[in-house]
Amino acid sequence: MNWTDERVELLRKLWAEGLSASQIAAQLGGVSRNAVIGKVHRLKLSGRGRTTAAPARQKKTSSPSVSKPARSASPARSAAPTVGATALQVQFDAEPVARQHLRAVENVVVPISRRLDLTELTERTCKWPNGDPLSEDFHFCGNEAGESGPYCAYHARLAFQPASERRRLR
DNA sequence: CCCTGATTCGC
DNA sequence: GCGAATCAGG
Repeated sequence: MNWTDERVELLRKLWAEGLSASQIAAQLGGVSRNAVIGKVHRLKLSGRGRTTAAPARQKKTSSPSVSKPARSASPARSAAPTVGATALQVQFDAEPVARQHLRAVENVVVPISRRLDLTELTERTCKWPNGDPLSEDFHFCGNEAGESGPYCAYHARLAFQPASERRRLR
């Protein structure tokens, strides 16, 4: 797969919306979550709302002689205390609570589905129903489903492991 | 064990 | 530039 303009744009959007790398990968289709993460880094938009910090990596040494981390002494942390005023301003507040009209019960986030009609589904398309079945808007997700199930990775998680998501989602 | 993102490095 | 392998954490 090639990172076209549209795909990059979609990546940025979904990432900004707080979707996880694997979820984004599932919607893009044809890429792994690592690919997404790697691309995110290259785009320099890694620091999002809340995730694991960046403790600095150091591994994968091809040289057979070098393999002694030895981080017992003081690493590189004796810098000036003038750091840290960056991550405080979060644009995190997209929860007006007022869910006014009928929002789908479990639609926390509706990924861009391909709006497939029932007749357009194949064995490899996600069969997650979207919208009101009685409405004309009803359609299926249609993203890459793979062999592990009838859904794409994203919907599979929603269906089978909702607790995992709620965990951090507070 | 499941997941998450972060980093490195060979390609 | 890309992404698999790996790491580190929840």
